[in-house]
Amino acid sequence: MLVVVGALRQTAASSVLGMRAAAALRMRAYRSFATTTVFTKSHEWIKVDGNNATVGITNYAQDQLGEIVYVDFPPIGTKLKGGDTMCTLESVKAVGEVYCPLPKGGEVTEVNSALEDSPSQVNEAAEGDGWLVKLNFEGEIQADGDNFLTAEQYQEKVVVPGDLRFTVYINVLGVLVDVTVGFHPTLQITAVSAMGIAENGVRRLRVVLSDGTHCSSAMPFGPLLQSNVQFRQFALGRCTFASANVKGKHVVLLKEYEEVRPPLRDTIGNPTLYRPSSAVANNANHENAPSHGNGMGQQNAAIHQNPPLHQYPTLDGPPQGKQQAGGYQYGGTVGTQYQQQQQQPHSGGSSSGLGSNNGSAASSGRQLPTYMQQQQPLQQQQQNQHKVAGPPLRAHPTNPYQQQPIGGGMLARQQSVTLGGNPQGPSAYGGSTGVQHQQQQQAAASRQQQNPYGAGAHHGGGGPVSYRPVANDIIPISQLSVYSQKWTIKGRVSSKSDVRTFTNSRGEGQLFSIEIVDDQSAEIRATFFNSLFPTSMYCVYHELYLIITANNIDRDNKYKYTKASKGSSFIEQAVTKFFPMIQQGRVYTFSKGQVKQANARFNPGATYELTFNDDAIIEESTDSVEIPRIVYKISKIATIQDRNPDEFVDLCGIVTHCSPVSMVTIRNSGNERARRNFTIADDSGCSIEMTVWGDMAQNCGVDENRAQYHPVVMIKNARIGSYGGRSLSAVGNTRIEVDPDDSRAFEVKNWWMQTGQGGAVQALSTGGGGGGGNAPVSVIEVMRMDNNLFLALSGQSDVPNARPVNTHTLQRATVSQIFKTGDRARNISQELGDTYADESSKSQQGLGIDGHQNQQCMPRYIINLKLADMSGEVLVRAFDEQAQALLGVSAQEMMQNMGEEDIEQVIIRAQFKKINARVRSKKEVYTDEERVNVSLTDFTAITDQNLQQDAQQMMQLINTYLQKVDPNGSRI
DNA sequence: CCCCCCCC
Repeated sequence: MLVVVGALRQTAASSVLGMRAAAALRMRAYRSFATTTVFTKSHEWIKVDGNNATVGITNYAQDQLGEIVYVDFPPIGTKLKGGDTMCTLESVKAVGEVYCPLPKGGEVTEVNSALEDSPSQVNEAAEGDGWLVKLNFEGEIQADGDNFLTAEQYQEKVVVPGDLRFTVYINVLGVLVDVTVGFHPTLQITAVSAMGIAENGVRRLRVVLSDGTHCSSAMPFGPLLQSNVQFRQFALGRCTFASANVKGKHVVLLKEYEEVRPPLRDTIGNPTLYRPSSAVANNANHENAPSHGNGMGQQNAAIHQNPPLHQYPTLDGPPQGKQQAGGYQYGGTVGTQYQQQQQQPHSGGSSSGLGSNNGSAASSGRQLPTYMQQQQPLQQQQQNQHKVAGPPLRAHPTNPYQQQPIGGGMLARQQSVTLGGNPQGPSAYGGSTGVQHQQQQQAAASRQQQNPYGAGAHHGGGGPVSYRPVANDIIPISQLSVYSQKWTIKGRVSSKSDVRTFTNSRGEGQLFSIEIVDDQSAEIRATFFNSLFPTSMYCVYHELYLIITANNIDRDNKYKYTKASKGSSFIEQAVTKFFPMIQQGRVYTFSKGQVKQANARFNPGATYELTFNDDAIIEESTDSVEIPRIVYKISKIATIQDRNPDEFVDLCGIVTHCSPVSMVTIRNSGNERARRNFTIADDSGCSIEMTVWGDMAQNCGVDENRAQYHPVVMIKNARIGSYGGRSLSAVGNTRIEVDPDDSRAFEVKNWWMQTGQGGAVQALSTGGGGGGGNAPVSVIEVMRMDNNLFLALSGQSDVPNARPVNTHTLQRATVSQIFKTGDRARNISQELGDTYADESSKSQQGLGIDGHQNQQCMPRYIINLKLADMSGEVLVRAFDEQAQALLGVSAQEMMQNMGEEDIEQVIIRAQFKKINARVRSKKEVYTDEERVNVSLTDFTAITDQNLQQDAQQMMQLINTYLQKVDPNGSRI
């Protein structure tokens, strides 16, 4: 082979497209070659002229390698043996070694030194001027259909369109088999499932194929989907495969199927599921030794380094000299071999039973062949299973069949495996067999209760893994790990996100996620995916169709198939299937999901998370189990200021303020989103802003009316943001319960009634960027001095794009004036929608690019007011939320329902209020002049009720001050 | 396989 195989892998789309071009080039190139040019399966071409050979790589190979940037040749005169490295090609993607394709080797007589200056010549003319090496050799080279192929053979047999260097994971031979080589095993269909009808009206199927040791599911496609093709369970058939790299996973496609034996009574052997996921992981690392003992048990043990191509089994049979006496041919002859085994005399019993020639039902009292009757303890059986899956060339100390190397075919290892559980129940086999079955089933009962296929499936890998049934054992969520092969959990869906659409390089998809909580209050997140338009797959199927119709290409059909594949069963449909069914708050059993390491960035605090495909089994559970509705890990609000942004937090607090829903235009997307802000305080004496978006803003149970009664909210999975110190926002998995029946809620409510209402709550959200959570407490004059300093220094900030803001807390300031129209500033102005950003303001007013007029605009306040304290006064701007809190009337109400006089009254009432105010000073440039604008971001009114607390707080501040200036002085 | 979570 030419290069590191793994490095040759490309995305399906790029290689397929590249191959089309390569095929076109190749067709041109072939005509220019004399008939003495031959090709190899490893993608070299050899132009033979007497005893001189010019060797290069094929267009296909250069396409796979990518742009070649460096070529390294051997010295002239180097004598190469067959398979020696002949030269090295370094591409932008991989370093590839070209091996000497002449089996008997040769001597380097010339190298293409022009490539040293322009290595990309290999890409441009791989089969011409991009030749690599000339060799002198002995003997004769001619196309033999095996080592050397004609151009046509090469094109047909090796460089099939759609050759993605894929690998079929039917582990017939204990190795990964490359389907670029002829590969037509006879396998048993152990299960067939119809998956409905695709968009194009063609049926969708999944079959499970077994070689007696391993099984794997495969998707029939193309002509096999026609309704006259039958896949009968337990039948044996000759199969050919294709495989596609779909979304990074290998999908085994069944290309051809010819039944060679009618259905048997049962699954032969006790096949274990061959997991593509682990195989892919290993396969991606081709050059490494196979990994053993990593906890995956048998499955990895069966994975081996891909041997070089010439070692691959082919249709022509196993490698010479490897076949066992009494063995069988590879492919097509399994039935015969099967009979041979049956006809062998067996000690201790007659030889008949399963899989007899006519496939008729076993009669009562019939005994199994000895090899199926071995009364091994379960553990021993499993040990044998492990040995079975060992490296193919390793001799088995006791079992002659184990000496069979890769040439061994189906059923080779029956002697070391036992018959799997019987779907019809033990009695179908009668007699002693039934006893054996019962024993097995009892032995396995604690691990698996109703699995009709695998007798010994168990969690944690190693033993036989059944491919269809669900494990009935329910394990705690806490026991799940990435090694869990087969599990069922039971839990309540404590939250369920909306469906979200995403786009990535592979196409567009949808997802939703849920949180599952079990009866031990353990939680895990699970995600479901739909893939909508996986463009790479689209192309793959297109090309695969070409393979199977290689002799009968019909452009229209080809095109149709390509289009139809969009709706085919290869596309994940877990969202479509499960989103409507799964309801928040209900209890389900979940199985056949994948456990993955949680991504700490997005799922902080979690160890694992789950992914469910559309073959997941999820059933609603109605038995009454005590499972909490939502598990809260409540943090006090005060602790949030020390937490990092993007983390999630659960909290329980009082809603102190709540804004109405407003529409916000999202700057990046241009989409409109509803938004609601409210402030939550708890008994840590702190408050924080919470933002809720979209539908949740309407439906979260918190609104401006209810907020007047200061409800308690328990919030799960609030996301911590850094706006204005610390803030919170609701995301997909955030849950909000209002006034829940929970002791923690009552505690917080108590605190609020006793002390919290008093107003001594410290806001973690300052509404400004620069001040953080601990804005200095100032009087107005000090703030003005500070702002002057700030004005002078802020321009020198080294931080790019730092927002020049400065926040202060003003104690006991008086609202001394609220400006009216005609005064020196704008009055209560109604603005349309969300008008903070100029761009969104325009679009809100119908000036956006889409030109459509917004139906509804939310009036918002922007008012100017003066704050005064004993040191001075300052002009402050208050935006909608604060303005409404100050005036007690919403802008909308004022605009729609109030006359001049009423408005006057509102203003009079608001004036001369005493407040503790948080203000944000912002540097702005106004007609070439820098100035500081101050806005009111939060305030607490000082009322008669909280005057006492206010006074105490003030005394504290004074004492703190006195302590500083005179540690031994007296206190108030 | 997502991982965006928005605004002042």
